[in-house]
Amino acid sequence: MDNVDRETTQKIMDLFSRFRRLHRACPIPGIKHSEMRILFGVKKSLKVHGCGARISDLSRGMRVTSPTVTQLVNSLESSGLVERTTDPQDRRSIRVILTKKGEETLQTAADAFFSEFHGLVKHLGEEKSQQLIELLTESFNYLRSNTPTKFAGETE
Amino acid sequence: MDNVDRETTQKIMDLFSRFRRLHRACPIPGIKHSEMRILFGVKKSLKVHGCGARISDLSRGMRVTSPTVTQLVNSLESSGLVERTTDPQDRRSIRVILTKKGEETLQTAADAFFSEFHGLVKHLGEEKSQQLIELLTESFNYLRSNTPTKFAGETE
DNA sequence: AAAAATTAGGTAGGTAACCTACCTAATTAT
DNA sequence: ATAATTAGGTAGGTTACCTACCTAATTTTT
Repeated sequence: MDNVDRETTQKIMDLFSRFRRLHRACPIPGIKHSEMRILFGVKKSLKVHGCGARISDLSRGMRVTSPTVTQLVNSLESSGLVERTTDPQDRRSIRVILTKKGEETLQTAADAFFSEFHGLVKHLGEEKSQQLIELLTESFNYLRSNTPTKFAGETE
Repeated sequence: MDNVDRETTQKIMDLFSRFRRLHRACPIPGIKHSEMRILFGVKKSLKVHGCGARISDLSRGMRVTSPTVTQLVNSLESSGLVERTTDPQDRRSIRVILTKKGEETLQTAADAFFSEFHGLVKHLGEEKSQQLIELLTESFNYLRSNTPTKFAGETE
């Protein structure tokens, strides 16, 4: 391993480590980032399948375990942002839907989120943004398949 | 905002979200990732300044608060990986140094860590690795300066 | 030199975002 | 009918942080 290699590796390690800790944003006061992800998931289900999301759907989509989803849905439910409805087809399942307040909150947060990242895309420009997408995807795939690193909820 | 833009932004958001959750590796059983970072910091201080690291040095270097460092150093101390020594120049300060066991543990973990990322660098190749470094750095700088997002321990 | 301010580190207790182990109710397969 | 599977929930734990507040040592100000 030559020195250029060593330095490059060191820099990549450093950047990954910093990016890992880049979050902790609260797009909207009173709502957590992980809850936002649930809201996004429910909305997507509503849009794509025309019905609420099951706990297991959200679990798969977010790559977290179902107890984690249960807790987040509980929290969103007590904030009045989502509702649990029963699935007439399968009484074991529940369908999580957005309340009116949930819809509104999601809209606001999505806009804020989006504009932040859209700012980045504009800043980098189309070409660099595409490059970044490709490089991150490639890195992600490599790390997923070639290291003993445990990935969050890697079950598929 | 056109559709290409929208799609690009969506992808970047997604990738960032996934990368944020890409960690949770325990390089060495019995030692946590955050503790490893302390070990790295102490080693660096020993190498660069020839003396142990102060709590405040580690806090600045890791971009976390000093109580966080205190706890991690406590944990490492009770595992026998580091030791607190008093600074004769300033009796308020302590100097954290590595024990023999700490040196060994660090070496093993550093190798494991390094080879994981070195694998990525080899996989991507020198050119793409450099590109990734540049793009991540640029993105990081942008996000740091242009969003209300709270960054971990951003105090400098 | 005495009082005030600052700095280094520590303690107590909290939070977000996860997890595992285990449980019940409903459905499906044998 | 019984067994297995699936959906969701409960209880309790972990990691990686944080804020508020405290004491002891050092500096600065008067």
